[in-house]
Amino acid sequence: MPSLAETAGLFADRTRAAFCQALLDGRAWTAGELARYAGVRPSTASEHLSRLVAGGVLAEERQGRHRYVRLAGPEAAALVEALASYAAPDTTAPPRLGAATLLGAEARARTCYDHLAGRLGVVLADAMIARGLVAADSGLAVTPAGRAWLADALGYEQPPGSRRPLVRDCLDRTERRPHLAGALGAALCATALRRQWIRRVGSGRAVKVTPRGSDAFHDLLAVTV
Amino acid sequence: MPSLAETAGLFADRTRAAFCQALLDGRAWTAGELARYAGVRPSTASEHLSRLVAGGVLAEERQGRHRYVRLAGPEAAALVEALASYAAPDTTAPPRLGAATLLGAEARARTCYDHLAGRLGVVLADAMIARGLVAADSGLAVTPAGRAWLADALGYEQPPGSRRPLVRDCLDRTERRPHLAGALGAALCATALRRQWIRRVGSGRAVKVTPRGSDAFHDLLAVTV
DNA sequence: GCGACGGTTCGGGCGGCGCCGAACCGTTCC
DNA sequence: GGAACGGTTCGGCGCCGCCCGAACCGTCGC
Repeated sequence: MPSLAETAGLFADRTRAAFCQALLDGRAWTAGELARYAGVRPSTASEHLSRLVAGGVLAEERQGRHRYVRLAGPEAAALVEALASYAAPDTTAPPRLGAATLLGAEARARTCYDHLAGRLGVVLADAMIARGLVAADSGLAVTPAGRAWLADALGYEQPPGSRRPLVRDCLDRTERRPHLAGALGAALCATALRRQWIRRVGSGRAVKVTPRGSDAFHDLLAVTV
Repeated sequence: MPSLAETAGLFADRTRAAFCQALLDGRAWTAGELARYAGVRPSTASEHLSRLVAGGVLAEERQGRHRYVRLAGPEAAALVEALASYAAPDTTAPPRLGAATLLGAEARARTCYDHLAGRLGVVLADAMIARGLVAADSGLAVTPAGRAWLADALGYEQPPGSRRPLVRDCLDRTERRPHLAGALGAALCATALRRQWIRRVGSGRAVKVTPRGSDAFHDLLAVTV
């Protein structure tokens, strides 16, 4: 039973925090990728990763000479998001121009742990609220119509006894407005990838809406993306 | 704009974490009280407090020779709760017997930041869900009936444009089940104190239901406490 | 005024943590 | 087999953070 201080300590280091934020894209990274990303030596990264895994924040999977690592679960991702959004409340500063092109792609559509973010994520969230699938008057909640839509459009049913909230809001880094996380957000993202409504581009978390996806989003939610 | 690591660093120390958890009772403590509570010298406590205040986690109020300090707001309290509940997922271990009497009072009814917790908090949450004032099927949400109840029984109306969720679940430390936080929880607790449905006992966060409160909870929610 | 008290500031000691380079291990590829 | 590569382990180094005691300041009570 770790203490609050020990748990916070896991994130209280520049390098470990950078790892966790990189892993918010929901994918598994190798140790070397993370080391380069954070600008530290492989040996340093290795020790940090061991510590995060021991602390239960990350899960690892060894394949050959590679060590793949990802966030341990939605709870861990939610905690990282909570810390990040508390740390940077509403930085209205525009992103630096040097990374404009990559940021452009990520600003349009990307994954955020296991759900969709960027302009796409916010537009979909707005559409679901506007169509009465999600109620946003007090926190967020899935309406009966939304539950039917989930089953009908995505083939998703909430597992009985699930502790995970069906929907949760997650502050969008680029749009500065909430998009949809929780089981609904995860199901939507997973379905979109599986049915090729979206496709990953580049090696980052950016995604692109395919023509098929454009049709699907239009049919299901009456949005043009 | 602090980084995630800097923010986490505020909580990554035994003493500062103890301060924050003590302040979860929602009241203002003096620097000396916190120093004794955490078992450090006043000089040490003073520096920690300055750091937490500078980091925006705590708010301070100077009165004469006293420095009163409290959690800066519901967001800060929610972050502390998130870290604490992630750190101690579900310790089923029974509390140690030495502190049984105090724990007994606190287990029955206490405050948790700005809302009610303990057996009382959980019973009230269950009652509000059972009576359809709060829907618990996907996350938590206040129903239209609940909104009317809030206005009628507590005289509370949600301020327009409020960012704070009307209701939020908060894992109860002693009951290991959720009770109600958010604006609803805060309004209920504030009203209960104002109308003397409950009274603080001792110097901790324990509260006691008054006879008047017993009647009120029975009339409003049909619960006997 | 004077003493008691709460709180702050400053200097110093100490331990821990994060970083690296070097050596090493297992896998993969030629 | 040998070389390249990803990852780990181990010393060692330097810094930062936590803690204390001592001195000091402002407030409160007598």
